[in-house]
Amino acid sequence: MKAIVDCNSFYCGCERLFKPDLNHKPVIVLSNNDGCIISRTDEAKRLGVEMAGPYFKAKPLIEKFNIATFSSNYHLYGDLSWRVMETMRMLMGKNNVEVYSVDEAFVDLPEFNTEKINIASENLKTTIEQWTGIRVSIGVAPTKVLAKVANRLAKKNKQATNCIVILNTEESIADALYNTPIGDVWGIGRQYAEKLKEEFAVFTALDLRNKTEYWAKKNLGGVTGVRLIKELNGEAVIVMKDELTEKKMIATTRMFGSAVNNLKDIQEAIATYTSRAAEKLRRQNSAAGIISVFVVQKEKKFNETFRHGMSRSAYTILPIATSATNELIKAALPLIEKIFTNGEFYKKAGVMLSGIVPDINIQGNLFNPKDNDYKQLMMMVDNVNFSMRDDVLKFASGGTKKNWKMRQELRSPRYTTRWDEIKTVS
DNA sequence: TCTGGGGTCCTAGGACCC
DNA sequence: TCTGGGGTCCTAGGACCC
Repeated sequence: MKAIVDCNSFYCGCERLFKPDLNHKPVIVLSNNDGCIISRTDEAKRLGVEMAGPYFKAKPLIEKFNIATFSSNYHLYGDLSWRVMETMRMLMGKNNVEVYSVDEAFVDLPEFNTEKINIASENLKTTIEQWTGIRVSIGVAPTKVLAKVANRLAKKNKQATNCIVILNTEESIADALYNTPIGDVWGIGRQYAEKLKEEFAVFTALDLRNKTEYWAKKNLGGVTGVRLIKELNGEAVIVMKDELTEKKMIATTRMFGSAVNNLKDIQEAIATYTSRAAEKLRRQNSAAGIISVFVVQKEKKFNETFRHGMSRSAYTILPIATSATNELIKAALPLIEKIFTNGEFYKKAGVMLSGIVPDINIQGNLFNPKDNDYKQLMMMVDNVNFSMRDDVLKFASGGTKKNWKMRQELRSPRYTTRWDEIKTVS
């Protein structure tokens, strides 16, 4: 059996942890740059706050009902996420937990009987809540897709289910599928949902389950669709992934706080993003063979309508795959000059690393002391920055003024990762 | 007269996820 | 004034090979 453990309104839950007066009150968390709403509590949902809706549009509602609003605080969420995952690994065994996202993990459960599954799920839920203060919902079923279905129902009916739904009989599965609209199935996005309803009269997960694999191959994205049908029918084909699989692409991209029109600011931003991307690269002991950068122009008003900002990109194939921040920055900066146009305003930029290979020189190269030096330097930079949970050491090309930095006006303190922001009780 | 069959690798782009 | 960031997987089609 597979379980999916999902934190309830995770980012909001993290904020509430340090502001218990917000319990049972509506709370929302905004995306980077305070652009849109990426987490909301049930109370906020009931007031009509749209998920992923733009902040400025929801502002009247937020003010009217005095909804507590936070900019995202990834230091805090990252740390609490780690605690939740670590708790699961301790209880269920390291190799049975697959972290799927910052607030979700799949857990491989042995073939227990119903009673044992119940006990295990209960125990998992209460322990996570006791140890970390974060509330979770758990869905259990024979496959990942069905576990997702169960989890959705658990979250929808928190009171009745106590946030745990177990689907392990034919009837319970069929019933759950019948109560799941097609657009809420894991793997069915907006496009497919439309198509399924209009062309094939498929309205629920149950309707979809009754389709053939041949049909899915033709109409639902080929092998992806076939997998989905199998999973809905209880055949586990989406396997648990090894925790250690490396990323094949690493990106760091950001909107600017306000539009930027000078080359130097963009280069500073790109240098900073490159540092961040290089850290991610080193964390998985990889090196990148290709670096690409892109910029997006600010949209322009054009006869009363807004025209989408143009996007331009450029890439370089590096002579040798590397994970050294300085080498990557050196490759990235000229690319920006290539795509930058004087006089234009830009709202976003980013760096992408690909052609990712294992960094075979990770131990340092005995015969090339220069290479060794940089590795030790990078390791030191990473260690210092990680232990301080902040960029204490950085490259000068990243700049110090940061005219382009994103807006984060409502961020809470980094309670758990910074001594000077720790919560005080008086 | 008349132009196979099988394969690889790469890129762009679409669809999805949280 | 004003809509995030970071990924994954898959397919189609072109270039190229024997």
